[in-house]
Amino acid sequence: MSQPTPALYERIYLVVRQIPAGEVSSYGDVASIVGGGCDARSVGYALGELGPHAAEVPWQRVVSRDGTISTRGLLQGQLLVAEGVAFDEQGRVRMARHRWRGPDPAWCAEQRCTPLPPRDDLEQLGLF
DNA sequence: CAGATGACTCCCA
DNA sequence: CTGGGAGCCATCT
Repeated sequence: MSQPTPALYERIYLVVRQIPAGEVSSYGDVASIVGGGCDARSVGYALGELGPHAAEVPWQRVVSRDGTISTRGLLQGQLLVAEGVAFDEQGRVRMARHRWRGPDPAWCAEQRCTPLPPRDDLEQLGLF
């Protein structure tokens, strides 16, 4: 089954677009969902290539695995706060509370992507 | 094909 | 917390 792979980046944007407001995901998680040899770095690069498409893709909901924001402009944090995302004293997103669990299973089957790899360690952390 | 670049992640000191 | 290094991948010259 060879898929045309729409530049792959398009696929990344598609997944990011599924992240609901008030929740966040990490580059690695998005990469795993997209699959097809996608990597956490690729996701970051793809988002960097957004440019004019930034208005259609909630790129601000994608942060590093620790909940830290890599972008220089703190606009990302502002947008997340406006969506109701909570930050801790260190300016990191509370992943244990806002981490996106992945897209809908039906949507996933349609896009031929991975539901989401096993990663409950963050959920078990007593960050509450 | 090789080299350079880039919003990542993990490991060690 | 800070610093450095390695591994991974897509895209452009």
